Amino acid sequence: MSLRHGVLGLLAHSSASGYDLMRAFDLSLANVWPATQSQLYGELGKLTADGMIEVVAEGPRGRKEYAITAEGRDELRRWLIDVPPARVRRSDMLLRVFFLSQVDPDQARAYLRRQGEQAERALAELESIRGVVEGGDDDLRHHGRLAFEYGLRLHQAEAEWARWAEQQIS
Amino acid sequence: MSLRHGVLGLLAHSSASGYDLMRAFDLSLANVWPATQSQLYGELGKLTADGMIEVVAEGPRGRKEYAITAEGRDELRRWLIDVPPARVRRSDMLLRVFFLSQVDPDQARAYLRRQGEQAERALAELESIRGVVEGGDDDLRHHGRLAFEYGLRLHQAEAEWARWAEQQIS
DNA sequence: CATTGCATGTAACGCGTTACATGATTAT
DNA sequence: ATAATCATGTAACGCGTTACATGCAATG
Repeated sequence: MSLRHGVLGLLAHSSASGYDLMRAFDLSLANVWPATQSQLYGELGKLTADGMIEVVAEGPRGRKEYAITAEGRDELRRWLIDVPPARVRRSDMLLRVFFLSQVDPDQARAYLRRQGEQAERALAELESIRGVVEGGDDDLRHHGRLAFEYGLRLHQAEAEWARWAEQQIS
Repeated sequence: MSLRHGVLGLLAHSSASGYDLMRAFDLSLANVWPATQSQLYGELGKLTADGMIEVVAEGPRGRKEYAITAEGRDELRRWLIDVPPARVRRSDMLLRVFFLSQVDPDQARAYLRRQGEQAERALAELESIRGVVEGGDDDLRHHGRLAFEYGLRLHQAEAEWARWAEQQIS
């Protein structure tokens, strides 16, 4: 149920339309909690029905601007503080590692090398947008920096692991 | 579509019943690709219909022993080598980080501290089962060690990040 | 006037979770 | 006997993805 809280979190920061939220998800939350347009509009309907958000203005082209309600804020805080994050994360990358004995050692090593390169690419990509993240200092971006740093460290560790793992294969 | 490949991977290692697979998922794949009993039995049906696996023996209590077919092996290898792993991983833990400005700095720091402790607990738990993982040397367990090491490094990095992030808050 | 961008929505399908439902065999 | 374990399945519901469908408004 986290798409709901992603929407509440963004609206707690500032009111927005479905379209605005869509871009916000693509820009800032894409690597953490991706959402499709279709899913968003659906959730906006449910959140409105539940009284967590409300339409505060209508603009051109049928634009509806949503704002978070007091109830919505309560729910957001409850989720932040009382609900423990999920511990398990699925990884089809690691699932493949378990079954690597099903292919030649050469292919297995190639697989791990590719994963290492992939991690380094992700790392480089993050470094390249460091400026954007460190630019503004609204509080969304401020905390975004923490998530950014997480990404850096994670991909770093992943790249090192992949290099190590490649050497472990026969 | 990775549950399918998890099943194929386990059956490539050795034939088993749905019940056996269930335990294998809980024991070795729980942290990488969890599956429920219900999902498993459903997938076994689909895999059989698709000719990827077949019933090779029937035992007491309606037990059906499944084995992977040649087609199944082909599909498993194709998935291992040709299908690139998903790049995005959802994390409601990080999603919360984005919205931490919605609670008091004290609560925000407490959140990060809890996540750090959680990572350390996970780390300790992994260390405690090191013996089990390093024990046998069938190839499933051999490659399991690689995934195990990944977990160690990941949780290590996560714990360090959480300590760092906690200090970043005002 | 034509293109791009803004803007909202619906439908179909598959995967994952929870709960329900049943029954045979083995061990104590 | 009775409890634990082995063993298989179904049903309901929600979330996520892809594709479809439509139309207004601003920019050049």
